[in-house]
Amino acid sequence: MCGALRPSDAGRRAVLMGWVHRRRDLGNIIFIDLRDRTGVTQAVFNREVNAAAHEKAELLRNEYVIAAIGTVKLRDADTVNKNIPTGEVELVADEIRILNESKLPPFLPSDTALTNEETRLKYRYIDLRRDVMQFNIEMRHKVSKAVRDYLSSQGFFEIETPFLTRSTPEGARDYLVPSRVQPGTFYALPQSPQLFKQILMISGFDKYFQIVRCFRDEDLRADRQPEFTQIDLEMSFPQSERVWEVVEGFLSAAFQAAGYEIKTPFPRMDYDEAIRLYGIDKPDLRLPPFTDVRDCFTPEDLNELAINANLPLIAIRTPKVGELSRKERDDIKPMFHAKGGARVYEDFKRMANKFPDAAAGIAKKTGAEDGDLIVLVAGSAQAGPQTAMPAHRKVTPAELAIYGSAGLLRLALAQKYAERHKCFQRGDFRFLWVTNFPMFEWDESEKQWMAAHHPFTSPHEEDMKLLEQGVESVNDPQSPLSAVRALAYDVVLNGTELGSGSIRIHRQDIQKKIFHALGMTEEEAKSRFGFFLEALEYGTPPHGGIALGLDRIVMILAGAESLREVIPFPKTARAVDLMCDAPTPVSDRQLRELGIAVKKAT
RNA sequence: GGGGACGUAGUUCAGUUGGUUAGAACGCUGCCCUGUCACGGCAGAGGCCGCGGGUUCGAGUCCCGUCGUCCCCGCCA
Repeated sequence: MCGALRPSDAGRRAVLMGWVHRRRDLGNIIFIDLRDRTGVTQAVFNREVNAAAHEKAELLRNEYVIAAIGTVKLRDADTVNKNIPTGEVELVADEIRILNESKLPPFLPSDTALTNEETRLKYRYIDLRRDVMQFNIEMRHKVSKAVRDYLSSQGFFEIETPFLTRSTPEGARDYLVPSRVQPGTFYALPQSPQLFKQILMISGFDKYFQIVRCFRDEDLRADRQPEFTQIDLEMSFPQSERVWEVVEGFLSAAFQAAGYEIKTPFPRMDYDEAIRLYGIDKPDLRLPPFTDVRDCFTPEDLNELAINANLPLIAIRTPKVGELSRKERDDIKPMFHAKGGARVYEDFKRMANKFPDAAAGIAKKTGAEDGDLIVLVAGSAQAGPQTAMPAHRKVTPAELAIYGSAGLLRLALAQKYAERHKCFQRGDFRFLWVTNFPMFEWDESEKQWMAAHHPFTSPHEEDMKLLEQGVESVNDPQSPLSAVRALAYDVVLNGTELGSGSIRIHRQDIQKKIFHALGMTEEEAKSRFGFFLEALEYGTPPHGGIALGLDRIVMILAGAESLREVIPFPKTARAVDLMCDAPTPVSDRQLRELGIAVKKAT
């Protein structure tokens, strides 16, 4: 292979096959850098040594595929290239075979400047030849293999579940596949193998995993693709802690495969605490948490600032940002997306001039040092009295709005000043379990409570009473449902949600109760999940599991900014595959067979 | 659905206040070159300035629309 030759190979005959990475034609001597996925080796064609081979080498162009046959030679000391692993040797070629020519590609794998992504995606096969992409895809392989090996060694079976399955419209939109055999009916591609893996538990395969493609027809983001790969697992008879242990185990193996040691067990944090300290359910622990600085101001100060004293007054500290210019300060405002009347105070200096005591208090309480940026987020007094909210919930909706706004701003600032605070160094992995999520979330547009994780998640044992009380009040924002906690957990890494799981409901009566609490009639539940409810009646073991995004794990390990860098053939923000130009219209004949008529756009 | 950024040679970019023939680097083609390794030198080819409309004596530049790519909000049980 092109990356394999070493000084110990000197004198041996060798055949190297690969792509012409670069050619340096000096006239009577031609150097070819020959590339395959293992690396690059220099082949030399000297007219004096072999005129025929040299003549043929003159025909070579970038990205031709060739076989070079010759003798491995130790390079002279003054011609060694220290920049590449094969730099101490070269192949003195006496024969060359052009296995295939190449048109002039739109860009070269050897280019130093990165071509725009549109062109890269259209010519993905060339883009994937670049060493960064080769590295990422190899990393992806290593990670999946490590996960497979680890889980297999722990007694897990890898079991496949169907891609053509049943639409259960709830949550994300389904990708639909029309049935030809039964016109007018549709399969759905799975958003996750959720119900199948639970049924595998009922079937007695007490440890299941699958590295599996999932599909969601929702809008894309840098970290969201319509088809993505999950490390999906489920086990029977576990406590949450047992699931966490397994996840920590395979993540350690995966990170080790990528060359990193990580520390287990991961720290754990309640959902409510995550919201209060970070304003988000996937905290990035690499930067300081919020500090509530309400008590640093006098009631008169707050009154003068028109700040609601009953809501959080959050100081966001971003370390080592340094003095900000007027313009930089002004740029903070547009980064702030106010929810629930939240307001931002980005000019801490002005605040300090006006309220020196408060400012000193804030500096002390946040532990701010010289050069740290302090931005305050507070609730507006004009927002009026707090909206009626369930008092038993630890974080009220009004508070959540403030925390949430501040949380997004904290991340935006962290991103913007990453080069200054230097907290985002590669190889710094801060894992976290976020636990005790609320079971239900209020959906303002539907005016009802929805399952926060999914409706198969087991409620907290201690909160069963609340569930009983709330079972008829799905449309009441005050419902006791709001306080029901779920046995759900997320694993978070550096502010990215890697995975989400829960202990499931294994009793049919409780499952029915949840559907009921979600406002589903018995008939509805039966028509959607009848097969599953029925399965629950035949000896279902307690079980639980989790699913982690493989793409996201690899993205972080590869230090990539986007999922597209670690997926061989990704889609654009409009869910288009630029290489094969999917999706496309289909022929009338295909449509007729499926009994589908397409409305022409007007 | 909403907000923002970008679109000039094959590629990465520059292009002043609206003003003559739209530039550079890399890549490409040809010639020269026996130790290069981002080889070097000389010469050359290469442009629907995304597309459509408008303003203007005159548009790469200003305005409107449209298409595409990216980022964010909504959305993602």
